[in-house]
Amino acid sequence: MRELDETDLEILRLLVSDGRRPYNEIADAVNLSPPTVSDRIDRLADLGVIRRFTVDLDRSLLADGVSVLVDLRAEPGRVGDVRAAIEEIEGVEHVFVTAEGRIVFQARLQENAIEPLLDETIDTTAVREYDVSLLVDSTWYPQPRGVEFALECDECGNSVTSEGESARLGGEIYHFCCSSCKSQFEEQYEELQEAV
Amino acid sequence: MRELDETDLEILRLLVSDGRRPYNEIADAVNLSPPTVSDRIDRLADLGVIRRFTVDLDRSLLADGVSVLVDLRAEPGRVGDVRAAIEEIEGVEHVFVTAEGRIVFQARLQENAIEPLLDETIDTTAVREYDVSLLVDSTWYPQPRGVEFALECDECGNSVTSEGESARLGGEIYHFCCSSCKSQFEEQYEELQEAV
DNA sequence: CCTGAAAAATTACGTGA
DNA sequence: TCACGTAATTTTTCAGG
Repeated sequence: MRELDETDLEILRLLVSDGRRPYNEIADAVNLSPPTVSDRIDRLADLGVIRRFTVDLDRSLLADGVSVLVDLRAEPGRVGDVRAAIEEIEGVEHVFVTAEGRIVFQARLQENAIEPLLDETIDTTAVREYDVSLLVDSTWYPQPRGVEFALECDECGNSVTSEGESARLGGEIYHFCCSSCKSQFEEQYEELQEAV
Repeated sequence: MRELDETDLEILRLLVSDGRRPYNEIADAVNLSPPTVSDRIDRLADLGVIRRFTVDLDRSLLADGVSVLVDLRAEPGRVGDVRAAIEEIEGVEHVFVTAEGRIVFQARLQENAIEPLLDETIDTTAVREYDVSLLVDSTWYPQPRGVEFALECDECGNSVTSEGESARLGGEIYHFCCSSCKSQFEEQYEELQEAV
């Protein structure tokens, strides 16, 4: 494995602006061959930097309920629970969790059913207060602009360099600075699984 | 032109979950031939329902500053100005505008430069109050779930049916219920352009 | 990471419902 | 207008170095 370089970021930018851009076009832009571009994209996907290829839809053209922004403050220690409950709600598109335990999410819901739905889905004892606002517009600007790449070893916390390794355990991708951290992590993971 | 049907929505769902899914696979799923799927996707793009093919990135892996959620309340009548200023800020990823003129946006910024940047970029007389929160997590759930299709004529406001027409003016796509609305709109658009 | 060949996917186009 | 089949073209993947 290697750290990401400027070429990877350029590939990401090109894919963000057009996720179906042919590899030979990308290859020309970054002075690589198409197979190499393919390899890099695979690696970016393995690393988890690319979560998925997708389409950006104009949902206002799909009469899909109204778009609302919900702002709520979870009780200390209950943020995870509330967040999980929110994820279960059909129509939720974006969820933001702040460092202070505030959760803001955007969803497309049936207008008359918003409050009952929230009351029903979310444990009210875990939420201090909440506020629902009707949205008139929402836009997404997906251009990545940063340059650096920062990965921390999931075992020891050191930064992951070119000697690092990755592993996929239970659907999640983990990164390690070295093979011993990786094997130690995998061992602990297995023990944990057996205990469950 | 035709209204969207359930097949189109199924195609959209498949593309959302994988934007590079081969058309023959989609074709199998919806019982059409690959060329027909291609035609439908082109039409969805022309209509503006598909804004773009793109990739969903895990930005936390790109050391790209910290992610913040900014919540601000614009002075009445200044929402458009403030919103336009926000769009100019590098690192802004999501912008939400509520019916009451509140603007919430998520951005990835350099930690020490947030307040000065905002003060500098946004006309402070147009903003009543604002609040910046550090984000620990943000997730996007792009599944479209609605069924209906709702388009309003950009000239008269009536709903657009199968007899409708579209036009692309200055990079924007407009929809019309009939050809007379379309030509009237185009006429006005040209006059406006000449005046500028 | 490259080249060159094979495989696969996409698009173009003519035809029919 | 919408969909399809076939063929041509483009894109992606695979081997080997």
